Amino acid sequence: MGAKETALSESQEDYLETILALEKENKVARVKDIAERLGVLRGSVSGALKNLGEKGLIHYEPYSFITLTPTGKRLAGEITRRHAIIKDFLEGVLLLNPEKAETNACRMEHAMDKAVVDRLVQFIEYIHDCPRTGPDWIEAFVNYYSKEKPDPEKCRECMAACMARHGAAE
Amino acid sequence: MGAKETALSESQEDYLETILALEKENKVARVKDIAERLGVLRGSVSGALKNLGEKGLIHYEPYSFITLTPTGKRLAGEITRRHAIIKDFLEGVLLLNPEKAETNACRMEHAMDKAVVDRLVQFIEYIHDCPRTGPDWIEAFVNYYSKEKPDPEKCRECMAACMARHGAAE
DNA sequence: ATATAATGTTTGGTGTATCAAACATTCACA
DNA sequence: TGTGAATGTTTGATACACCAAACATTATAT
Repeated sequence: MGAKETALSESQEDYLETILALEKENKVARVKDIAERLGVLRGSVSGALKNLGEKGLIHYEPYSFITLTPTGKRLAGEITRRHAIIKDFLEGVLLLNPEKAETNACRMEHAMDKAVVDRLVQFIEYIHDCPRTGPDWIEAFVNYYSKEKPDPEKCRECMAACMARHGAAE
Repeated sequence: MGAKETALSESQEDYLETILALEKENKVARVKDIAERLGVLRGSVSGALKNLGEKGLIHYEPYSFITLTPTGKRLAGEITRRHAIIKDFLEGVLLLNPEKAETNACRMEHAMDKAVVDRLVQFIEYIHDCPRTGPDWIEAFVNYYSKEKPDPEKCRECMAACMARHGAAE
């Protein structure tokens, strides 16, 4: 029935992601809201929706509300997940400000495939779970990137604190 | 003179990057080689080159060799740097295989801005410089992502080894 | 020196994505 | 219930990026 696995364009991924978000907020997505979120005119949305409808990713009847098909919902969910993970990494590990993290995540989500995002998730978990790293190690990254060069004294203190925490019993 | 700072498309960035690589290898870039590297037909290259020429990024005269202008060279260098850094992170930190790292870096380089790439560089340096992490910590990530769940025994050993290395003198 | 191969360009067509603006439909309320 | 406002669609245009294939130029090899 619906067309098969033709890779989506970045634009199409953005539409799906936006429709999913609007569905969650308002049960249903409206052309006007999609247009506003994506910063395009309503006319541009109509064309895109017809396309997604033909691909079997949304239920699209002219002048009616828009909802995702199961396939569309699955794809939209994957994209949304990527976005969230990438933003989490940029903000929570690289310690970039939320705006920078958001705008870059918006673009990066189209460029990273599942294997990479999955590995990134594991990496973030590793940082948090490993006794050698953890939240305080991430916090100490601020000292590293904001100074000209590392402060050996601070490094000793940081190392000692870590050892104290994970010395004998855990 | 040359047109000003109109953001480049992904395609245009790919052309610049490829031209720079070919210049380094062969002194000069030829349409045929650009076409091969980018996987497009020669005809597509001609159009793109005319465009880059009008933007003042390459010296382009029909039927003659192609070289980057200073502006073009600067931009191409920035893109190439991004690519290398991202690939380094994917391969050297996330431990993805070189092919996966390469294909993803190719796409990600167009999506990440300078601030993010710069911070990523600092993060990679942080991992290598911080006594709590370093190469062995990266290697231990393999154990983490390839097992169902962390092995507390291994964690203790790993922590002890780290403490031993960075205990008193450094 | 010239035929032929290799390389580069142009032309016409496709598909995507957008805008502006005319047009159609639906909604809300008076 | 009918009318104006809000919303949605269509049309014609632009721009990008590509292909296929005709065409032009340059290089090479004898």
